[in-house]
Amino acid sequence: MHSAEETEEPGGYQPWSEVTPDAARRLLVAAVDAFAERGYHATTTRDIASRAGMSPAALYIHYRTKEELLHRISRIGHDKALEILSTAADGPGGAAERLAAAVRSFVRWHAAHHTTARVVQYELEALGPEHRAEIVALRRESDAAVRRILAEGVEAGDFDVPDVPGTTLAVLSLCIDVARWFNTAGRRSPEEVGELYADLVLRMVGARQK
Amino acid sequence: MHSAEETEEPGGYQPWSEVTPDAARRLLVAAVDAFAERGYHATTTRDIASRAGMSPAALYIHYRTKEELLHRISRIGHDKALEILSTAADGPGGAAERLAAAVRSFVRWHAAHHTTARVVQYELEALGPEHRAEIVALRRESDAAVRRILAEGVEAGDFDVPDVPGTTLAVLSLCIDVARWFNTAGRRSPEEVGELYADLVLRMVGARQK
DNA sequence: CCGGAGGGTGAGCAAGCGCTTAGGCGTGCT
DNA sequence: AGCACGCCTAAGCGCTTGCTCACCCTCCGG
Repeated sequence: MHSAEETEEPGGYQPWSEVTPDAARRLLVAAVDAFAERGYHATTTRDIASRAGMSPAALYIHYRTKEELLHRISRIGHDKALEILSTAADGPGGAAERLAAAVRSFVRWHAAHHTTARVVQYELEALGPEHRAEIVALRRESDAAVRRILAEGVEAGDFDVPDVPGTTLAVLSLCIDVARWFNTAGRRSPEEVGELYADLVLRMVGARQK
Repeated sequence: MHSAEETEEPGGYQPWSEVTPDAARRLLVAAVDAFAERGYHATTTRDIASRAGMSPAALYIHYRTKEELLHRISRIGHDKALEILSTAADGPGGAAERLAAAVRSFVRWHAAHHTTARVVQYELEALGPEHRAEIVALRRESDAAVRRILAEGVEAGDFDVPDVPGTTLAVLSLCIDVARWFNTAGRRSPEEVGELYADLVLRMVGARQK
């Protein structure tokens, strides 16, 4: 089984561990929940603070603005997403295995942490110009990681992909959009969705059957 | 060539023609632009009115609330999307041809009208409960249309799809997400993206090569 | 020539927003 | 003991928000 969720996270595993002090982390987790539920603009600082069990003013001890809170969430989430993708891209095995591993773990993350992922992937436009630019650069790296696997697979003759940049876009788009629909529909586990999507993507790139 | 866009629409073709009177339509078009650019919650009624060249109060002559404006947009957009899908699903030809036609036209619409599509697909949660329920029902019909094509293709032996509901979800997700990234990236035409995606989807369902 | 209806405006209200300020309370170093 | 420091709160400021209200055009049938 894969555990109930009070806010989102299963049992022992603790993300956001890089955020200190404790009160700052509680505020950040509260903000993730609120942003995911209502969207950035519809969320008030009072709502975030009260979810964290604090007064509205407490937020400004740890963060300068509401936007900085979103930026911190977005930054940490994109770092994690990029780490997942490039770990798989630089892993062992042929292009097909690496692509399947990348999609599997990327999708699994988006499904298991769909609350976080929703904020990370769909609230970009609420960031200020400089913060947005920083995040967009990270996303280009994610794109490059996937494109590299596709290009290598094509060169090795493992894949049949007429349009590498376009297919890269489609693969990432497919994975990212999991955050939008997951758990609003059926009762698939993140692992099942990851498995399904890995298979679908291998078909998209025309991977040779082993 | 496919024409510059002042707000969004190419030359002669006029959507929103079902919206009358004229001032109501201008307000609605202004709202689509504003919602797509900044999101529903970040858009003010003053912004919508001034884009339509009117005073803030004019909005309330034609719509009771800001939410009603979003609902009208969402309703018209979903009607159109469903019409596109079910026309293709009920069209002539085998499952593969109908699936390709559905994806091609559905994606083309999302790309060409990505401004509208963005609002229609990504601002659902800003709707009130009853309005949201109405829209969700329409989306289930879209899902059913695609699922029907897949099921028929599998039965006829044209497709190889282990998980029909899951693959249906993935296909729709892939198409819808076009509205998010289109035109923020490269200079592909809606037709090119539609063609690419139709091919990718045929691969996803393991369609027999003709 | 009039009167009323539909479409529009300027001013503004009550509420809620992001954020600040002045101050309090506990804890650990000197 | 004294006190600086980190963390937190109550109160509230200035502004913007969705929306309303009293009033004014312009057109058109009788």
